[in-house]
Amino acid sequence: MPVPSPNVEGERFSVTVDIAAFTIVDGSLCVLVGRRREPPYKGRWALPGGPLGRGEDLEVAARRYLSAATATPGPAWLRQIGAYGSPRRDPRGRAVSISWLAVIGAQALSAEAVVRAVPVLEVVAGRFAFDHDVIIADAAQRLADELRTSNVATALCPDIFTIAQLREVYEIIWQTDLDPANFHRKVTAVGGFVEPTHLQTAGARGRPALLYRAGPTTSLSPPVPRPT
Amino acid sequence: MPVPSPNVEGERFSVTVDIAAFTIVDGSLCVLVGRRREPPYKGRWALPGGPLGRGEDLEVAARRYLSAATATPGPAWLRQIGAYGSPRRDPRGRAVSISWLAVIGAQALSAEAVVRAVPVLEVVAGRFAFDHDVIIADAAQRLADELRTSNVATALCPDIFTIAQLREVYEIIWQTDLDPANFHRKVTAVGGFVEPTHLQTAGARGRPALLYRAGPTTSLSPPVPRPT
DNA sequence: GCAATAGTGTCTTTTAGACACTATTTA
DNA sequence: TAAATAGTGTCTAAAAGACACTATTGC
Repeated sequence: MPVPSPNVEGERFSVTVDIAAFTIVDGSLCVLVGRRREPPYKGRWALPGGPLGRGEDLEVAARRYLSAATATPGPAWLRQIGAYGSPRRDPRGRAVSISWLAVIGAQALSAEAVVRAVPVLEVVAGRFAFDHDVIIADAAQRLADELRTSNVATALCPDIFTIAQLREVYEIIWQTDLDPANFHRKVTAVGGFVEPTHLQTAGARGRPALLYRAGPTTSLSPPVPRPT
Repeated sequence: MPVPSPNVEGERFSVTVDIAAFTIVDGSLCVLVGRRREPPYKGRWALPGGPLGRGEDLEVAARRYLSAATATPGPAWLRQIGAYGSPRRDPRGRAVSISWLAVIGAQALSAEAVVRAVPVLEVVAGRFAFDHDVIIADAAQRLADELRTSNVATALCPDIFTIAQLREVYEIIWQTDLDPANFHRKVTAVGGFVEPTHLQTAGARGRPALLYRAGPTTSLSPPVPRPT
């Protein structure tokens, strides 16, 4: 049933959501991208995303496109990073992208996923549709910032994980080594960040490690210190 | 000259920019608002803003509406805070607001300004058009965060100012007292944040204070510590 | 002189970081 | 046993904060 054009002043825009979704594969931070199947930018890499549905909320749309891209219904850590609306960003006409930073566990990428995970370090400007290279860079920067003060790192770990696994997430994203002893103390001292289970690892080389699960806290205080 | 509707998929949106512009008046943090002159929400308070011009960049539009509201061409500290696009936020139809945090010196509000500066502490939800009360709350929160790591506070001071004036900006926004001695050391130690002039205050009560001007640094390291 | 404000010195407390040391496993 | 990894203890360095103290003004 067609709806009459609403009576709002000003030019009309196409509005899409685009999601820079990160995951860790083989020790590398990767972003999910797919190939565009139609013009413009046909054949180029592009972020998952697309136009908002009728009456659809921004965040709901972002989750919908992300689920479609990964072919899994699972939840994801999601945060809006900004609106991109430069006048010439879409050759078809005026378009605004509401962009999101998302993070998913590596296991959340099913075999039916229509996107590939490409290492962020291999992302080069100019090979992407629209301004998606800029969005990826901004999102990666934001992700590194979020590690300090939010629980985003646990979203990149399995459901239960060791402190060493959590530390590896920080090390990969910050591209630096962290002291295992000090890191252990910091993260276990933040109330509600990680919760100990009564399980341990087994079969690995050294002393078995206690397994933890993500706690209820979304905002870390004090923050996890980032080396300079 | 009318332009044909561009060939982009999806529903068409009204896209506006809205600016939560803060200034300090009589020791209170205030936000600039005007009364709406037409429906919807006629007579309610609303943020400065409006539809993007043809081919106009988001930030350019934000600066244009801000200048129009304050009736001064002066520069302002500006940062995008996010996109608001809930399906029912505009009764006329689907609309997205790209919202900005702005900060201006109190002297930048000329007599011809079409907006009033209302203290943020007097802002109550439900008396504003659209979701502008939410935008104001988010912007105020963001402003408090920005004080730690950006040079935004100098934008709320006169061109030349004392460290005590700068401290008052922090105290007003953080709603807490800061130790004058420690604050002085912190801010003068951040390279490029404030630059000493060779001028001093005179005529006031105590010992004359050195006057400073804003330096070139936009990102403070180390950050100004915020008391818990 | 006194009260007020600017700015420096200095001590204490807290936090970050380096690294020794113990614990517990596999090979 | 040695090598590896988990986790604790402890010392050092840096940062934050409290507050004494000096400097310079108006009254």
